[in-house]
Amino acid sequence: MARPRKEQELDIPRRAVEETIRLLAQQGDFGVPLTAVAQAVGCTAPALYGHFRNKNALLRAARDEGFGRLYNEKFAVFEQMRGDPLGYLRDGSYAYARFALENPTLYRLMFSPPPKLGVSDDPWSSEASRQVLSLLLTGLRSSQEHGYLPGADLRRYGFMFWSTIHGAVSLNIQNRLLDHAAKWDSTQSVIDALMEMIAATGPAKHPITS
Amino acid sequence: MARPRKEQELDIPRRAVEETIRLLAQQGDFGVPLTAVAQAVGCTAPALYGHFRNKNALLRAARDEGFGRLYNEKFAVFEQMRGDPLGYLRDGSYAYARFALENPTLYRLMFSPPPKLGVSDDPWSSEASRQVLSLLLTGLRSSQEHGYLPGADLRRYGFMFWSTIHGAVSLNIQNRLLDHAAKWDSTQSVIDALMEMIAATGPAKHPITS
DNA sequence: GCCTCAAACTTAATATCATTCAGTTCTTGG
DNA sequence: CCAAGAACTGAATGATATTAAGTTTGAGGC
Repeated sequence: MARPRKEQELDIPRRAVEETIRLLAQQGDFGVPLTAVAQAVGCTAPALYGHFRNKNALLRAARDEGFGRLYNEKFAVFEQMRGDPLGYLRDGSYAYARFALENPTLYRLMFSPPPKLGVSDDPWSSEASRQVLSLLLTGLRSSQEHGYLPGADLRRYGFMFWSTIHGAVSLNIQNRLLDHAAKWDSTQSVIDALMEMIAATGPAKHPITS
Repeated sequence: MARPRKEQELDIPRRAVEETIRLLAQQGDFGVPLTAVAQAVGCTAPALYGHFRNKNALLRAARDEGFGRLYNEKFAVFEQMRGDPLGYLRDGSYAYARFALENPTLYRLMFSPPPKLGVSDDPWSSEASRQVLSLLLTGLRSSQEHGYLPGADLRRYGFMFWSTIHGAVSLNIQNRLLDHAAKWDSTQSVIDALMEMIAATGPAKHPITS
């Protein structure tokens, strides 16, 4: 047997990415053998080379798919929250954190990839993550229009905001001593604290210092 | 030739860790071949197995050494800054960020290690990083005694503080489009913003909102 | 000083992958 | 029905981690 019949066509590119993400999660490590991916897809390892230059290209594709999924989740929240910028910042951050905590290995692939992959990864200019960031910036800009963060440099605040959440999520993912719920609580508490700080800059309701 | 003469003893454990860290930096990747480490040390790959159970154990040792070096740098700042808690928090953070940006691959090994390594990595309870964190907490506690962060839960603030800096450093390390100076500026600006926020909670000098 | 043994290595040997090569079988345009 | 290329497969290659087996050296007992 060599070339498959038309009935049994597999759409290898899509399935390979899908199975790679699944195996990444299952093994908790980037070192997923190509053979394993191929077997999960239902072909042999060399067949993958017809669709991806090499293993790094497959991992890059999985990474891009990860950014796509993250964007979709954040975008869904964004649409639900029109008119409530602070609500969007909060729930969008929750969605981000949930994605990261539920897909820890994929998240690591997205944000701490081995340089070998050859991704450039400027959060401000890269193809994949640009859209995710732009949602955050839109939320911040909208918040500013509602009177929060008066006069703040949004680019700067955006980076800091993202840094805090990314940092919290990364440290929690890393911490094997915590179970899923504890990681979530810890991350959520960071997001809540961040939101309180932003809320405090707005149309005076709460004082910032206790 | 089999066992080396006494004159040419090598202290393989120490040198292996040292060379591993050097090769990690040089290759920018965890995938340093054991053969390369062995060659740099001046022995053969199997010889390393007399001192480390396997490659992961060697990487763990390099990681621990990394935490040791980071602690030393932060501790030096700590001693210079006795009596100036906010100054320590600022310069200690600078030292942390400088370490991370100057040793990006080692930093990634410390904070985003492949789960294969078998490290547990609770920043709050792990052997290696505990001391680094305790310096931060001491700085925060001391700041509180000087009137800053009144009534704040330090454990909580400590985690948030660390998350922000770790996040900023991680994102900047990742960003290949920035040169070293730009990464440093970006990180420093996050640290400065953080310090301003803490300063604003103290013996009223600056208002927090602009 | 000599002998034995464990220590500390070395050189082969093995296993696991990624990647490349050389076919083999469908499909499709003529 | 035929030719050519597409899409795979199975075997071959090469890099590494790890284990096995063999060799030399240093130290303690005599």
